[in-house]
Order: sequence, then structure tokens, then C-alpha cells
Amino acid sequence: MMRILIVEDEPGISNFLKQGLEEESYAVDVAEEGNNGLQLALSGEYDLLLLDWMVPGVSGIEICRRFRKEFKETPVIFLTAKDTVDETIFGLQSGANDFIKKPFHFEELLERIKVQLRPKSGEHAVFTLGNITLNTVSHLVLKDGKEIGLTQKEFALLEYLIRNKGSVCRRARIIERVWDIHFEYNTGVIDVYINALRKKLNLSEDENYIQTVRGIGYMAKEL
Amino acid sequence: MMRILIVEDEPGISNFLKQGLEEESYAVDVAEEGNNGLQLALSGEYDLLLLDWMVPGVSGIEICRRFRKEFKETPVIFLTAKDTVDETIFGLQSGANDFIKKPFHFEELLERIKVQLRPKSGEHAVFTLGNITLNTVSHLVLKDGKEIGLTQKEFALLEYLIRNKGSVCRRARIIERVWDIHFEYNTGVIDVYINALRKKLNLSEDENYIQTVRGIGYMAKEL
DNA sequence: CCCCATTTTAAGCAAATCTTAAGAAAGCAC
DNA sequence: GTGCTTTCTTAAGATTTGCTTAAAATGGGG
Repeated sequence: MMRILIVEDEPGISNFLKQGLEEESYAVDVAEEGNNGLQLALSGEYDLLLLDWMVPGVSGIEICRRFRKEFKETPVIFLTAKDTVDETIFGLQSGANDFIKKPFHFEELLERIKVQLRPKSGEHAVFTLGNITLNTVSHLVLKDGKEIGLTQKEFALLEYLIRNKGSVCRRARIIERVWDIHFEYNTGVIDVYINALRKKLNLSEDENYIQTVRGIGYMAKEL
Repeated sequence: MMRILIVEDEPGISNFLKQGLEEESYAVDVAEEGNNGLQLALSGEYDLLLLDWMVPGVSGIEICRRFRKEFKETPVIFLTAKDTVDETIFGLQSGANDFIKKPFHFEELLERIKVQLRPKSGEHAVFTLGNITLNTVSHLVLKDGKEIGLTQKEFALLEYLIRNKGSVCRRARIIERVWDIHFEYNTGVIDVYINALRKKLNLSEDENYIQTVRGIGYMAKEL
């Protein structure tokens, strides 16, 4: 699941964007103010930043600059009413990846977001775990070359586990990352999905690729 | 286990926070008054301070300032009804890491606490003790490169010992830090776990990495 | 509006872990 | 060596956590 942070002080715009992007199954957080926005951005939770040029508190440009120092690869897109060449250059120098001028069509923004989030050549789009192959672009999972039909959530869970192959994934983290649920870990939903994955992947005894780590969570692991 | 000290004179607020944070599995202590709060803060037991701006006795700002002299890295968050710029700057100059205005949503506070407690890049995630490796991120323990399956408590105990490698760890301290039990040291539970650790790590005679310090406690030690 | 696939909740059962307790062994002072 | 204290080891009961299944909610498409 891709996570987007919007820093935008006009609730009209931010709500519109949040709803639209959530319908496209992104996880969206909104900060209405610069200090809060910067802090959230630096938390490292996000895969893309949508910054308003001018927000109360720390400005979008400043957020972008400070963010760039920490996260060199995460894309930043500016939303701006300004379109003079000077300011644009200034913004790009601050490390932004793209600009979009208000007012804009939602489709155009979405397209640009997709461009930024498209895995760059050289980046992994295909992950493997033993004889299992997971392709994040075609959204296909194969085991021994045979297609396994997974639902959205099942795919997201498997993707999260495989991306973190070799590390124990804590339940709280899984719930946050795959379900976008925060502050409520007493649900048994992870277990049900792990169960479904193991069943659909038809893991035999000697194919213990999805291991449970009692008291902590689960781990995808090569054998 | 992360330990939080709340200094807040309104029992309504402090109880609400204590309960909520404990449900998130933080260890929480409350001081209702400044002098007591300062004393507890300076004890060095805590990983984060939640200070009310105004409390009877020593003020929150004063606690923060005095605390900063001793503990440069431990985060401090203020709870405050005040939000004028002057006071905010004053608070930040006193060394606070963040502010949150009353009234606030518990989720927001929790989010900010998590941001502050997130291990900063560059901090140690991997600790070693002889041929033993403990990774706090992947939650794995290796001996001679081979994975050792530890339970939660076993892992926590080993982590505590290794983090304090070379220092004797008193039983009372271990019970407080690993089990969060205070004022009750007559339990034999540490011995049982030390035993389990030595067994699982399969420590031979010349690998006495976890030493008994008779009458005091235990010590992890390079040989 | 209904149907169907997906997601979530709930509950009983199984298994691993945690804690307690008690006897054995080891360390220490005399 | 004797007697006392501390630590080690084991095992059993209590508790927690995970597995599995079925049923209930949810949500999108016809």
C-alpha cells in the first residue's frame, strides 16, 4: 500500500484529494500546517509528498528541502497557484520532483502521482520467496510458475512480508502498513489472512516460507 | 519496553493518558506535582517525558530545562493549553521536542510519541557479544551465524544484558527493565530465564559470556 | 436492490510461553 | 567440614497467543 502525505491548509482541497486518492487505494494523511507536516514527513512513513506551496508555519519549500536531506529518493510534488519561472526553478532546486498548478484536474494529478510512484528502472518490481514470485506491476503471484489468485489484502500482506524478507514483521506494523489501522492491534484479522495465504500458496511442511514468530509477528524467510 | 513519565496535576487527564498508553504497551508513571516529577525525571528511568505546561511546584518548563542538562537525547513533549507564539518559542528553547495543545485527540498524541521514539538513523540496531549477534530490527539472534529462536522475554533479557555489556546488571534493575515489576524482587524468574538463555545459546565452558555476579546479578561480558 | 466476492469478527481449541515452586547444587564464612 | 545463603535446574500449572472455522458485515457490479 502506497502512503501519501498531503500538506495543505485549505480543507476543501485536502478533503477532496484525500477522498479521491483513498478511492484509488492510497493511504492518505493530511497535515493542515507546516510544522506538523514537516514532522510527519520526517517520520519516514510516506512514499510520496503532496505539498502546498504556502502553508501556515513551515513553508512547503522548507519542508521539501528538509525532507530531501533525510529521504533522497521519495518523490515530492508541489501544488501551487504560482507559476512564474523563477519560483518554479526555486521549487525544483529545493528538490521537488514535479509541479502541478491549481486549479488542476484530479486525473492529471493522479497521473503524475502514478508516474512518480512507478518503480524506476533498476528498482525491484519482482520479488521472490523460494519458489514464489510476486510482481508488483502486473500484480501477479506465481508459485512454481503457476498463477495463484490472491485477493487485494492477501496480495498486500504477502508483498509486505516479502519486501521485508528475513526480518520479523511485528503485528502492529503489519496492521499499520497493510490495513492502515493505527492504535488497535487486538484484532485477529492478520491471523486469518496468514492462514489464507498459507492455504492458497499450498505451503507444504518443508516450504515454511511464512513463519510465525510467537508473541511478535510473522516473517517471510528463505529456507 | 518504552517508559514514559507523565507530569500532570489533573487526575482526569493523567489517568486517561496512563490507561491509553498502557494499552499501547508503554510503561507509564505519573507525577502530579513538579518536585516529584523532576526527581523522577532525573532518575534516568524514562525514554520520554510528557509534561504539563503548568503544574504545582516546579513548572514543566523548569523540569524540561533541568532534565535537558542531564539527558540530552531523551525526547520531551509538552501538553499545553497555551498556544501563543511567544510561549511556544520559549518552550522550544527550554529543550522540548514537541508540543501538543489541549484539547487533543489521543491518536495525535500517540502519533507524536511514536515519532519521537522511533529509532533515529545511525542508532545501533545490531549488538554483539562474542560470537553472538542480536538485531533489534529484524528481531533475530545469531550465534556463529546460526539463528537462535528466542521467546519475547528471552530476547528482551538478552537485549538488556548486551546493551549493558561490561556492566553488572542488578537483579532489581533487570526485573524493572525487562519485566516492569517494581518493588518485588523475591521472584526467581530471572534465574529461570538466564538458565534458558544459556541453554539455548548453548554456551560452552569457555564461552562464559553471561556471567553470574553472586549477590548482585548478572553481566554480559566479552572474554 | 440483490447477488456475490471479499473482508472482518467471533469463538472454541491447540500450543507455546510465562511463572511459580521446590529440591539440588554451588559458593562462602567460620 | 558444617551451616547458611544464593543460584541452578526441573517440572507442573496458569496464562497468553495463534490456528481454524464459520458466520456476519461490507461493498461493488449487474
